[in-house]
Amino acid sequence: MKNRLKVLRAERSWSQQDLADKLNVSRQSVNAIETGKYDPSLPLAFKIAEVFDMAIEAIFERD
Amino acid sequence: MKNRLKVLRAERSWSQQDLADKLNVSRQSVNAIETGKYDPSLPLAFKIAEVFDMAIEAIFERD
DNA sequence: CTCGTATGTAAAACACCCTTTACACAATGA
DNA sequence: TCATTGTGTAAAGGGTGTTTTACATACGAG
Repeated sequence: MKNRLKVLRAERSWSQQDLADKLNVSRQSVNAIETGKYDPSLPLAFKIAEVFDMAIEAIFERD
Repeated sequence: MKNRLKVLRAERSWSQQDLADKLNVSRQSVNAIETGKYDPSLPLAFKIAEVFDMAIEAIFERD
């Protein structure tokens, strides 16, 4: 899976910590997802979509 | 998370095994997801959405 | 130069996802 | 009756997701 997290976050001028706080996860989790270390769980993906006010499919993409 | 898997599958008259085959997972995984034992991973959620030709948000719902 | 902020990474620990194998039960049909 | 199919469940094991703590690097502000 690929994701546009880094770009979307930059567009909003949020730090990884800012986003982590909004998602209630650790900064390391945000970093790991952005750098492709692993994919978020489905509940976390939903929360990410909520925070960015976008559909999951608009943020994540199958590769 | 709640999901409409059982209903969607029934609408298509697929057995859990049929769906598992389409998803390339075990029948137990399908059963566990349907019975709410756990949520699928994000990649599997994408595949489920693909198999049913629906958006993830139309199948899964935050609770 | 120094301080604070942002980012990447690592290890250990724990919970969750998914597998295989296996058993149980209900319903259906030969 | 007997075999088959569909579903639910369980245990054990491997792999993944997330946490905490910690260290390193880069960069801009002062």
